[in-house]
Amino acid sequence: MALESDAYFAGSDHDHGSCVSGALDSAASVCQQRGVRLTPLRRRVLELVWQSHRPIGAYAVLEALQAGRRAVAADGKASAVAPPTVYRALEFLLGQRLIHRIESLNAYIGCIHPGARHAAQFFICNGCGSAAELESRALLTAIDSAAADVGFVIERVAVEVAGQCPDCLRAADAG
Amino acid sequence: MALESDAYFAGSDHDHGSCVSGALDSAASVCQQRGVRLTPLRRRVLELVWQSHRPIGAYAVLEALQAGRRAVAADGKASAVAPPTVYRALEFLLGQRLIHRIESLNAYIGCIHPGARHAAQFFICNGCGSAAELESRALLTAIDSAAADVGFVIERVAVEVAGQCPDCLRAADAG
DNA sequence: CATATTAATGCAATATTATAACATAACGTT
DNA sequence: AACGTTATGTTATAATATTGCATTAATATG
Repeated sequence: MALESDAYFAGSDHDHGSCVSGALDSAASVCQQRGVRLTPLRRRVLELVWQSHRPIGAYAVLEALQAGRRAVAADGKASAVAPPTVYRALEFLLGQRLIHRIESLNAYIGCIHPGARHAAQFFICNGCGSAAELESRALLTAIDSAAADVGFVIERVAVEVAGQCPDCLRAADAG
Repeated sequence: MALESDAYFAGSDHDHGSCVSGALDSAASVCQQRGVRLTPLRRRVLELVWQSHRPIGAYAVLEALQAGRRAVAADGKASAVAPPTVYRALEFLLGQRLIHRIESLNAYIGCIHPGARHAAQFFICNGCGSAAELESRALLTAIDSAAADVGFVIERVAVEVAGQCPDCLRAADAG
């Protein structure tokens, strides 16, 4: 039960800074244990995805990366970051299950169970663009049982439920 | 129970011609009842989507449309079909719930419950590219209940389960 | 029937998302 | 240092999707 109510939306109160740094710490330890490299670039991309705290597109990550480099270079001459750089980092993070891809938005979001193999389940708000990951056991069971019925072997699950989050509903009522 | 086992894959036996023409007939009657126009173009696009009988991309539909026109014109001078033509037809068909969009493939497939408001649930085979729509009541219930828990109002549901279909599993065993 | 109105399609340009192919640099081992 | 491996840089291009406006077709109205 508790798990089912864990989903929270971007509007909800929480300490965002510690939430991001916590995610980065988890990621570091997951990568260490697996013997894969969370390079500065990959770490930075993961940080950007988490900072957004709502699904962020690859090209938005790209812009943020470039902004960062310009700031460091300060002479406006820093070489531009190209799409493959971002896509490769995202691919790595997806592979290590540190982020999810929201297919219906072509966008990415931090995973709340870093490194764990689990079905991606999201509520996506059409009002404010936020997305909340949930983990409904009943949902998984239903999918597993349907798959067993037809003899289908599951490799990846994407559940994307679009609608209105509580905050946007309240706002609509008030307005 | 019966419903849960209804999913079938492209490899399965069925009368494809009548399956397509049945879909077109249903679509015509749905549109008639709603007072919307299933124009020749829209009908043709729906037909192409159904004929493929697996998820088909917008540009594949485009090519098929163009091939058809060239055949009719026979002089190779028929004006090319442009992307918006296809996207608009697909949008119409989606709006009338005559097709589904598979987000994880950027592709479209005929809907087995034409016109009905229902959650899209698919098994998608990574082996052969076929997709089977299912309708698990348990799955819907789980999603509804999770939404109720957090106060989320559902507008659209996409469940996309990727893996290996029974046919491809058998083939892999045999090989 | 004529014409006003709306809906659908044609068409050109362009935006957005993603990948391929090859070059260079960083890292880890011996 | 020399080597193999992994990661990143760089250029070009592929694949998917939309905007804006012109034209045509269907429907409605006097």
